[in-house]
Amino acid sequence: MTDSGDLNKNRARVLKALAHPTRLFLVEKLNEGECCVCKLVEHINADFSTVSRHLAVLKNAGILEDEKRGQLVFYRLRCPCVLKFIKCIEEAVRTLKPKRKKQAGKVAGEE
Amino acid sequence: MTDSGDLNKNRARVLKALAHPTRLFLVEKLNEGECCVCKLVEHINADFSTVSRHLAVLKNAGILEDEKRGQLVFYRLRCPCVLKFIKCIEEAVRTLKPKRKKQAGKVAGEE
DNA sequence: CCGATATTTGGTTATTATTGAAAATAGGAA
DNA sequence: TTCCTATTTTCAATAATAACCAAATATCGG
Repeated sequence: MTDSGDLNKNRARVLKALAHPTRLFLVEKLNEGECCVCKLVEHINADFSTVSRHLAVLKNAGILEDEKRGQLVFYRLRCPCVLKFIKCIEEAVRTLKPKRKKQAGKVAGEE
Repeated sequence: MTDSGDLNKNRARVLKALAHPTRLFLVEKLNEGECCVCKLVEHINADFSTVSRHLAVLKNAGILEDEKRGQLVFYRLRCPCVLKFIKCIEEAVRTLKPKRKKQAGKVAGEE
């Protein structure tokens, strides 16, 4: 990359944070409004700690922010643009029906 | 995830394919028009094989398609929506300035 | 202070990603 | 055919992710 290196690094950072089914689910859920971790966990078939870590990833990417009130920690989207962003993904996914010979799911180094 | 599991898996698949600086660079470049691998390699500080693999990842995700003409292989975007998609990322990145690890306190209007 | 609840963190393990070098493949040229 | 040239694939090593469980932390209520 001769130019726009940092730019793409930043882009990639945000994309990477979102590139997980559970994290997308969390973002979707939080788009409805802030929510505490225990409530989120109810909807996800995974360990409490796992959910907590996913939330941390999104927070570190700048997508979420958290606030502790009492014993609960509430997470919320830091900006509504993320939703628009997801909509874009949606369109892309719809349009990019991979014409696959075998599989289109692997990202690298497949068998 | 009780619902929308597959949907988010598909979303995540596309996001994951894009979540790499080099691959974003390739998508950007190809938005200007189709290009053969050797030309792309010139702009990227990486091994030929590395670039080829990144292109394969994007192709498997349905984002690119390729066509061999002579000894050259040309890659191109499969749909223009990807560019719009990148624009969305751009907006998100601009808005979501990631917080630092340590955030002593919130200063109003901190930018 | 003590116990209960909510959340994060550390340890461990398994899986997946990334890369350069080298080997394999494919098509054009000599 | 044999040699190039462009590209892909394999190999081997390393790094990064993701998941679970258990332990640590923090806060509330008594």
